[in-house]
Amino acid sequence: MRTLPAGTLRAEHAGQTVTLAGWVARRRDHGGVIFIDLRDASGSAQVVFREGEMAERAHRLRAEFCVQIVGEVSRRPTGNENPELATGEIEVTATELTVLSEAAPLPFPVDEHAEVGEDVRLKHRYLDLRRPGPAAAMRLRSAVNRAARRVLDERDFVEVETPTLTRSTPEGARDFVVPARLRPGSWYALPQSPQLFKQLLMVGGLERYYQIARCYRDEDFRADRQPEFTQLDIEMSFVEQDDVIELAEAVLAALWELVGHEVPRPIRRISYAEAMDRYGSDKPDLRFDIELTELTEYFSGTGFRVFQNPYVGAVVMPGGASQPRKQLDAWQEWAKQRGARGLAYVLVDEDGTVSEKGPVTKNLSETERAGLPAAVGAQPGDCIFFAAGRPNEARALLGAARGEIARRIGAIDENAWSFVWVVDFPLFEATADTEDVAVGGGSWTALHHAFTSPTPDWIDKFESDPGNALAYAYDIVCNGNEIGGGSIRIHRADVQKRVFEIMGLGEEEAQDKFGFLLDAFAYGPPPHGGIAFGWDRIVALLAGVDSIREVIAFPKTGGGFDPLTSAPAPITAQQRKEAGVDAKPASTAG
RNA sequence: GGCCCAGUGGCGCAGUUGGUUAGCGCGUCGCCCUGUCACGGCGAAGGUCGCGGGUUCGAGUCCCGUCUGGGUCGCCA
Repeated sequence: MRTLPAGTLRAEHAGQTVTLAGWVARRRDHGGVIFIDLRDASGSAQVVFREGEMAERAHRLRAEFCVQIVGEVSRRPTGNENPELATGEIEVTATELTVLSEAAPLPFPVDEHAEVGEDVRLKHRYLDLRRPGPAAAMRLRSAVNRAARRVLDERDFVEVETPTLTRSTPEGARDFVVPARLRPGSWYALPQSPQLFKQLLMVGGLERYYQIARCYRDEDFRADRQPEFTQLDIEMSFVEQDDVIELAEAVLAALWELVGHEVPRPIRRISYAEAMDRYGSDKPDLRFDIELTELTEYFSGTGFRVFQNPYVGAVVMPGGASQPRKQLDAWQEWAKQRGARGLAYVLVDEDGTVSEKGPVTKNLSETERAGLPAAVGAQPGDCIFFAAGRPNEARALLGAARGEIARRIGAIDENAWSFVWVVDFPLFEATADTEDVAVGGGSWTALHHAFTSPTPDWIDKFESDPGNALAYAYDIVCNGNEIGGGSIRIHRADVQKRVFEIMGLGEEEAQDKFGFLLDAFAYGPPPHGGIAFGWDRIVALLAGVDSIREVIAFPKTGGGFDPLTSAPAPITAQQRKEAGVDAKPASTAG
């Protein structure tokens, strides 16, 4: 239907007769001469219709008509070249025009310059995808998939598809469920991740597995979330943490190469404890070097009640002392929005001493005031923010403040890429830490998941100090986004049993929840571990867009609604009956 | 689930302390135009101001409720 793509035409094609096919991107009608920008996937080229019947027919063309034209490529008349366009040196003078299909008036302009609301774009996503930005995002995603597959293929990985109709297992999130017509009252669940299956594949001896896997979680949606999303899921046998990390770095390097960035390898690593301590986050953004200072010791003898807490910390806002009162009040609101009582602060005067201004200063002793700027590394004109309370919460607040400070003072280089591995996560989390009310006995829960192995140091003694035991787990963080995470799994039945015990999970209960996996592990499971990458977020980062919706072909809105198909939608009474949605289960389980 | 913001011709937006005829740009339709490239000129059509209630002589504007979308915290690996 065409001899070559319109966007590839160059001066060297001058003199050739070509057939082009594509869409009418723009029409400039001068009466006797009509210009059409013919767009196809490769780009666009200017087609000229002159006089007579050709001009007459071109006059009736409208935006987004699908057309085929035959014409001769020629250099544009001197002075009429357009250096802004790749095809700006040439034009095609049409001798034949076929309208392949007409287009109704558009719901929004298919134009890279037009600002269009997201709802309209998604409702007519097929038109949106004709625009250069969205089209490029789809192509980038394809290239990202291809690059990852190439790396994994070179290393003898096996791409395996795992079920999307499976059994509900107690992972973290709520399951999407699907009624089973042939077993009324029983339901499939859509997998939250292929976690259990990939471990079974290791028992199955595949040794190296990967999958670009769709995952489903029925949670409330946020900017970064879709009810269905994609992971690059990887699992390997006979490996340790360093092996998985090395492979993951090879994958990441191949991906960022697509945008011309060389990922420095090895990527630096910091421990979870250090990340929380210095940055107040388990996914620190290291594009800027603001750090937290712990002041618990410094204020150990303080008379200021607010600072009489298990943890006191501070973060410095360079130049923050010149913020107007209104701005400082806004920080309080900001902190309250995050569930904190507020954000204490003091200002450092130009002479380097702590200012009288602000509600905190008067509560500090002379000694406390005098040593403070040096203790937190504050310069004249800076603002020092404090948080006090339980370590996790206070650090999280300071960590969030750290990010907000960086944004406000413009400390973030938007073109920078900062990768870091966060390692040595705690194996368990005290349930008392997450709840307001402490619960008795067996009050530990897995931070990652129940099959994460303790590190070699802890594997024989984690019971002795569950709160400090370390997990053989790792997260990869890019610019403050957790873009992947994984762990070395437990493959020894005795270790698994001991972990369940600490979590207060009895044998019967464990069998009930994870029976099929534990059964499999009775037959010589290999040591194994893996990682899963948040594919949507990675592609969004590479594409330079804020929302993962931009890199998903047909995304859903916040309410889990698809504006294009209007799913979810009611079903007929007949469908409902057949599906067995209303069947009463014979016995109520779990 | 909490909080914040938005909803006005097809699209993007404006609309003052409540005041009579709801504007602007783009697009659409018609006519004109032989060198434009986000062409230009003239003219025209097109609006239940998200929805429901209330206050008022009078509501796009104020109040209450509700729906939808976006953001954020909770939740979520």
